[in-house]
Amino acid sequence: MNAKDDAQRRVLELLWKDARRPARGPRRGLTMERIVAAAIRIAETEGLAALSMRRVAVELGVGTASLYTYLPGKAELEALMADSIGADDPLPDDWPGDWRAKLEAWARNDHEGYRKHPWVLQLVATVAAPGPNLLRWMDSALRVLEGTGLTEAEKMAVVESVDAYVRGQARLSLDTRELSADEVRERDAALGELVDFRPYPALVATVRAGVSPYAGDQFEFGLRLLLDGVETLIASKRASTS
Amino acid sequence: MNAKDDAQRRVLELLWKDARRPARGPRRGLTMERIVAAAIRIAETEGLAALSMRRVAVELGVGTASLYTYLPGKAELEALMADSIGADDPLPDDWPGDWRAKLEAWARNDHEGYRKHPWVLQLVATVAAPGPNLLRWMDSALRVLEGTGLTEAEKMAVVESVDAYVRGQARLSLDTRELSADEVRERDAALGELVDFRPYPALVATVRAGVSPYAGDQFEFGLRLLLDGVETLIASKRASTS
DNA sequence: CAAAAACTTCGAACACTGTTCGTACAACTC
DNA sequence: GAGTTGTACGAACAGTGTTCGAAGTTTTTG
Repeated sequence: MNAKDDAQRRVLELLWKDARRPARGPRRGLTMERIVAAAIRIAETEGLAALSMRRVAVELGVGTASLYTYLPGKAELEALMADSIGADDPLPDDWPGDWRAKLEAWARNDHEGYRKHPWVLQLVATVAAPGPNLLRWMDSALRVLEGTGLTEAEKMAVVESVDAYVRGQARLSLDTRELSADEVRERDAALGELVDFRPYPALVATVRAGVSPYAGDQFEFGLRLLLDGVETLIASKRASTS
Repeated sequence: MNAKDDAQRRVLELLWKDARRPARGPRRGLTMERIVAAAIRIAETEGLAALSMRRVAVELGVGTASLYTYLPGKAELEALMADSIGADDPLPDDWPGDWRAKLEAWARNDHEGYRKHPWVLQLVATVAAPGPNLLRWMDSALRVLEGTGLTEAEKMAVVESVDAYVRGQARLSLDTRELSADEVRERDAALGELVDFRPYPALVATVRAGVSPYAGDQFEFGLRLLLDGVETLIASKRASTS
């Protein structure tokens, strides 16, 4: 599949090479940065569904077709958007404290980031074509675990597991968060009318105890569980080598 | 927002009420089940991007507009698709063994399910409007943790955390899994040409050790960490009450 | 038994989408 | 100044979800 290879390569070049101005031809009116910034602004304020090439062009005051002289297509724009978020956030290893404090801090920070910028979770691909920010982040995240006695493979596994957990929680709570409190009430009222709950006694017992499913307030709890697991692993490693 | 409330209600009615044939009018040529099955078949074989109302109509041999007499729109179709997957899978509490064996089994089963049916992860909403299958699943998952001494809130938190982790891992590995081995090689070759890796020493060290980032092979590792955390919690609960 | 009511079907159209093509224009090199 | 190379972008194409209205089908009513 040569076409796909080429597309792959083009994205990477866009992510890593900064465009040098060619010898001939008129001056370019736009920059990559401005295009990506405009696209993010739209996704942020109007949602990812409202992001279209035409809309971006309007935002920048240019014709739609002009964008295609900067970018091969919308997929590439999204790849650039994905890499550019979190560029201003502190890196994992820059947080204070020991490895656990750092892991906790960046997990919380990322989780908060995904809640504030939910469109990132809706992008189709976010790690397929790694950009500068992803590599910087990954490098820093691995450094957090230096000196813990974990092997390289274990470090990577820990980083990816926490990352997966953070994204997963953010994704789950996104569904519910898009509904207002009133809408949740309305939904539950409708459910009460439509559904016979007798087949779900365990669920009813939990809800009766005041717990609502997928409310998006379970992040800290699961994070502690996961980090407890990491701590156990590190402790056992230390015990066996000393 | 009355419109959104109405939409919400309509989805729930579609999920829970089975359509009764109205008094007058010609017999209906299709059923909800057939429509949803056709849509899933398309998503499965051609990907979610290929799923269009027109494509579904062709698959069923009807006119496109006819679908709208069964469904208000595509969003509702996707909600029905989301709820219908996993209908044939074993329920969490039906797996053999103790709570840990059961948690492990359904986590693995779901993870495998998401890898086989990646389109589920790309649907915009999957838990906002709960259908029969989601509630059955949730009820069974909560039952797994009965007799562990956990509070209702803790049970829900454990279930959601594991669910979040499973989905997060599946989502991360999806990006990489869409690339073939050749494409990954091609990508890494392109990266090697384009990127100066000196700013990322920790990452380089890990990759040199034979570990590749986001390869999608870290699921078991993180699951163990998470369940170790749950086990610690349950043990501490038991110790304090006895 | 015919007429009316209620419902289903679906071709055509509308407003959108991403993307391509061809033309008009601008800035540099020779 | 001529030629080359690249930019800008209006217009068009094929696709999308959805709506409308006319035509057809079944059941109930008068």
